[in-house]
Amino acid sequence: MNRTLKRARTQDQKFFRRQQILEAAEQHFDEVGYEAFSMANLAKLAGVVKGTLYLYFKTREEVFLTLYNQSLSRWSETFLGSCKDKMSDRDYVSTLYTTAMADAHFVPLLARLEHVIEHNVSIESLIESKRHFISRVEHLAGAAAPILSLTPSQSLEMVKTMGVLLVGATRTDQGPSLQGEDIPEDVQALMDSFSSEHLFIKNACRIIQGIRTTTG
Amino acid sequence: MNRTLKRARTQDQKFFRRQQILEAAEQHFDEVGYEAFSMANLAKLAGVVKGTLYLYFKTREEVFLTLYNQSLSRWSETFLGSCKDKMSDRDYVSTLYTTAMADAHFVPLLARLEHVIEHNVSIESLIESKRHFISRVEHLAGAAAPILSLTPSQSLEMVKTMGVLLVGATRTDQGPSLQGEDIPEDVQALMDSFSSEHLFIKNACRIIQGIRTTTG
DNA sequence: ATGTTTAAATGACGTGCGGTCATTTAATAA
DNA sequence: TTATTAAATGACCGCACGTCATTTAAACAT
Repeated sequence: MNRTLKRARTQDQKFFRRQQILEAAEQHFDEVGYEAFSMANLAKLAGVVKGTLYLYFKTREEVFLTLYNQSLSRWSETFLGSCKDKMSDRDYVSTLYTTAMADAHFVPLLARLEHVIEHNVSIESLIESKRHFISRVEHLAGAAAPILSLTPSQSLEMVKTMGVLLVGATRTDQGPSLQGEDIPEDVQALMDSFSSEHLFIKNACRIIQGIRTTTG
Repeated sequence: MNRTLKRARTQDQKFFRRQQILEAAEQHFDEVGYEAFSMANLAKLAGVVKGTLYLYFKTREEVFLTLYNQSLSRWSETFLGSCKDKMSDRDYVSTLYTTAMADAHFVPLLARLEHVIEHNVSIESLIESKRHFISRVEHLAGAAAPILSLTPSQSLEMVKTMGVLLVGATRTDQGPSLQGEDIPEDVQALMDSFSSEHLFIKNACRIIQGIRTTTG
């Protein structure tokens, strides 16, 4: 944190302070995850007092929504940077999965977006977030069409569907850790059979195949 | 609630009181949903005091886990009761979707199972719930195999995958209501394009097709 | 250089949550 | 009728999010 900045007066300074809070929020999220994330601890980490946070974010969930928007941008850039001109369906979805899982914030926030986050943000922020989402989806779809030999509308449907599948498939990864607990064989076998990677890649390929054989 | 029962001494009476609490919990959940569900209000509805709840459930999430287990049983019975001897893929997944959405508790609780609920229950309850889940999945898979002309292992994979897809596809339904808000056209169009019914049915069919053409 | 104005920052505070536990008391056993 | 048991109670704890009257740093006017 910048010690010399005691008070933000100009728009630039306010933007800087907001970024300072967001950086602390990322760190706090890394350290404790979604459930244990608290505004009091965020304030300490950011070097401000709790009330100050509410000058820059209306609610706790507006912080999360901002982190989500950032992580969506970050991941989509990383993903597109990892794509080749031509890829097999399998390579494409595998790259998508790997880059998504590599981002510490993207999937956990995406998974809670509609259930929790969107329920406590202003409509303005919600609309802004949806618009941002649209632009990323269109960007991803535009890039995917030539890679996978899909029509534009097929590609758009594909990208939307990948999001749905990603959330569903990564659910099991979000359960409690169970490290050191002794889990009965049958239960352990069940959980192993829900490997998110396998679930996602296999079904993503099936869906792309299905989309490709559709007049879209 | 039974006014004559002041104190539950026998196991039967304790079971009855537990049921009484669970019925109030269902009602409370119907009325306010997941986020606004509170133990204090549950106690009032159940006609007991808050501390009493914790004689029957270790945590708030153990109440939710129990409601989830109940809703899984209830839905799977309803669903199987709606199935015919032979069905097209489309009819099968459409029936699955309709019956799942008709249950007010099943999808909302399923969506929060790993993210929230499982993080604050005892391991015993967790294992019990997983075992219950296994038995329902196997039951559903056994019933589906002849209906859809799948091998047993194909059918098992199909049922597991339907759960994943159901959670992903119904995400959009869990967002804030936005009744009466004026949403810009582009954002409204985006949300309309994520119709959970369309998403689920279309992709479920694609996945079943994919599974069927796999040696499994 | 000094006084005035502005709004960023503060932190004590309100409300409500999940969860605990010493105490009360209804039902059973002696 | 009395002693025992444990179900039920409700006051209490710590902590969360979010508010707002007050303080004060910085820009502006004189």
